[in-house]
Amino acid sequence: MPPIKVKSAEVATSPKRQHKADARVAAAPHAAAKPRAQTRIQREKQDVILEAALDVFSMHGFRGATIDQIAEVAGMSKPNLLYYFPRKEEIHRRLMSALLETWLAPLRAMNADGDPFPEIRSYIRRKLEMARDYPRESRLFANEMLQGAPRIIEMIEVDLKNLVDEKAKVLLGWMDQGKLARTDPYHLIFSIWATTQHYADFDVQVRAVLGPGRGGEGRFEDAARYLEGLFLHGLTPRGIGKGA
Amino acid sequence: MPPIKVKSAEVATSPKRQHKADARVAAAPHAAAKPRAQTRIQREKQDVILEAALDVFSMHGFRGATIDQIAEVAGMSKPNLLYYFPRKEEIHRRLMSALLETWLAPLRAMNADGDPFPEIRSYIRRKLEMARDYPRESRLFANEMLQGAPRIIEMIEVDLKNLVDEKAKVLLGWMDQGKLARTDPYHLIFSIWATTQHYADFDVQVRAVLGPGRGGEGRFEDAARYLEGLFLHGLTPRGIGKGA
DNA sequence: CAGAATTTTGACCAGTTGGAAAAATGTTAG
DNA sequence: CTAACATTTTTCCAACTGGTCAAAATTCTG
Repeated sequence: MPPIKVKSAEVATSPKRQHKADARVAAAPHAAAKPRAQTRIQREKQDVILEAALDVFSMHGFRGATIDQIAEVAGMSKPNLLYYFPRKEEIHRRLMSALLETWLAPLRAMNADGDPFPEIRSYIRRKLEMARDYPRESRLFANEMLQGAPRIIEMIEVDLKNLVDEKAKVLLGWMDQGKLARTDPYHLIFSIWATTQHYADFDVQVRAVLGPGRGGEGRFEDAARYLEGLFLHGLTPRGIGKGA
Repeated sequence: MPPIKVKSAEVATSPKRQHKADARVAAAPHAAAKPRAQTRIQREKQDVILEAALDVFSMHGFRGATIDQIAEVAGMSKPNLLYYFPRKEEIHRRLMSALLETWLAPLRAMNADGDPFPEIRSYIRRKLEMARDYPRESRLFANEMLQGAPRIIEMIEVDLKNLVDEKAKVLLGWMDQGKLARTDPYHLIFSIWATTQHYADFDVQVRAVLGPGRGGEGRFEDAARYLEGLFLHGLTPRGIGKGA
């Protein structure tokens, strides 16, 4: 844990009078002075900025994204943007921490008391919906991974790992009960992540390969149907008279 | 998993002569049709540069990568590098076109005259080996996809689409013969891409989640075993002890 | 409405970026 | 050996980068 940058608003008594807003904007653990609630404008502008930043970071990664570009998409000047988020890293950090919560929710929802197939099927559906409805978030995450996850490695190693360990046990439990094929629970989870996120991260490719005919909105329905069949029975043909 | 060994530098090596030096020669007064073959140094340095560029581009994407950084990794000065590749784009283009060839080879190798399961199984293995042995190439590709594939969209829409269309027909043929579960051949191919490339593109995550114990080299073996089971039978339990 | 606080702007800065030019240094064929 | 070519280094540049700052404009609040 290197003594990295200065955390915003960590010291109550700033020696120099900062006209920056970060002292009240950032979530301080226990600000000594008066935190002074956020104004309406602060909330709105921060949302606009984060929205724009999501666009840019998810396409170009952290280094490839520029503050100017984010500011332009957000419809404001660079110094104005920097008034709300004094550092580029800060914007990215906010996006990432918000993302991780949303991202893990579907796996968290997998219920040990349920039956494996409804649970897994529902998990796949949820992940697929997220790929459809939040493709930028998926790409933001993918971009971070491709770079070696420098800014979220800790959360991956702790929070994510713990969650997956827990759910792997659930899966193993189902396998012990003979309700689920005995296989590697970790790689099972990986395969669900991979197959669903693919439709967000490689969207261009999916569209291009499916062509104008089948590359429309229906592709997510098709994907859901296919994946259900794959995870349920694999590719082995089963008698005639297929069930609906 | 049988190891396949090819020097990674060779992946990006394709015969092309169009750089500054040659341009000068071609622009000379007596420029007939004498492109003047590449020298030993040219070949070597270009390989070194492409190798370094693969490192940098695959981590940071096109915009996030800098010529300075590539030059540093390649162990030469920036102007020296620019002597061999006069533009940043040129390096990237060379990497991408070389990559696409290698990338599609495994799918090309899927033989219509074979039986579906050995063919598919072998395709999965090959793709998994590529994820293991050429993770940077995989990430380079993923990075380009995340950005909307601006520099290779044509190749995707033409070459890749044609290849997939062709192989989709092969899969449909197998399904008609009852040798393969009737399902969507396009999404079938997507799922193989997704599950295998995941181990290169999300390597950090895979390692972190598996932990120090199972995150070692063995993870590719485990993945191969798991994926085989998944694509063959899905997750439905078979055999003894099926009681609920 | 006045005064205080907040928000926005424009000018600016030092470091980095992709790249050009040319001089200096190798290498090699005749 | 030497001229012709190939390679490398040095110097330079304009545009862009993340970020600062003070002043101006605007929005609260009593």
